[in-house]
Amino acid sequence: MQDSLRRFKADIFQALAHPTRIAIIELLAGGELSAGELIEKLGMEQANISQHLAVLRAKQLVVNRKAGNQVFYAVRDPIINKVLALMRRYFQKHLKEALELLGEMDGDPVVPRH
Amino acid sequence: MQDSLRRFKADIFQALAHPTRIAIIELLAGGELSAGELIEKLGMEQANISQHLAVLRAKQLVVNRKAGNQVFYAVRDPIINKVLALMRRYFQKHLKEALELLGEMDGDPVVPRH
DNA sequence: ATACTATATTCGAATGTTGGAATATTCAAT
DNA sequence: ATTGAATATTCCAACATTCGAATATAGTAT
Repeated sequence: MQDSLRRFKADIFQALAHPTRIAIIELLAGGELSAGELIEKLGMEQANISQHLAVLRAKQLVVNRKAGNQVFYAVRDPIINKVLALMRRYFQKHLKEALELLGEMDGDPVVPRH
Repeated sequence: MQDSLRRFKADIFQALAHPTRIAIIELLAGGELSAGELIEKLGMEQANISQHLAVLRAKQLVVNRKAGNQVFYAVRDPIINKVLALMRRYFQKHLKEALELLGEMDGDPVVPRH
């Protein structure tokens, strides 16, 4: 149980572990949006967004509602928004290190080393 | 900026997206532990834990302190513990669905479909 | 029935992650 | 200097994730 709880949490984090999916969740924090609206606001390929939505659906982070032609998505539980809000605080707190970290990840340091 | 913030968050979630790394963070919530103690408590391969610690270090989720022979690890910022605590609440709230979800992921549904 | 719009799925190549085995490093003790 | 204990790193095969391209499905309107 201890272990399957951890697998569960890991799966949720996995679902959140992509910038596009984070963007989707953050957009949905403002309320329900259709897939089309998400695609438009994100300015990315339709298929790509749809794939990311499928991941979020599979892990039940979002719920969806069909309305005629369209599918409206919403975050299933506001706890997830709280998690992202905490991450925002974390980021602000460690802004400097975070920037360096991002730079290094690109192999392109923000601040040259000594 | 908007986007690199999201990449940053995604990277943190990625670092958390493994049961073993979650277990490590949760063990460290009780305070500093040496790598050896972590290995013992987790009952896994030394190399494996060390690799997971390397991931957590790279994303700066943990800090480490050398003391002679040993290396002591600690969670860098309690915000991360709060994130995991929220996940615990989320899990409890959605326990039933979560179990089914875990089951399906194994290809082994908890409740057979009619 | 046909055509159109919105969304989802499948496929494949590129890329990333994982764990074990083997090896390397670092410090302490003799 | 050598040995031993604690930890880290490298290499590699298996597996998972990502994206775009193409295709499929579902609903609406004609």
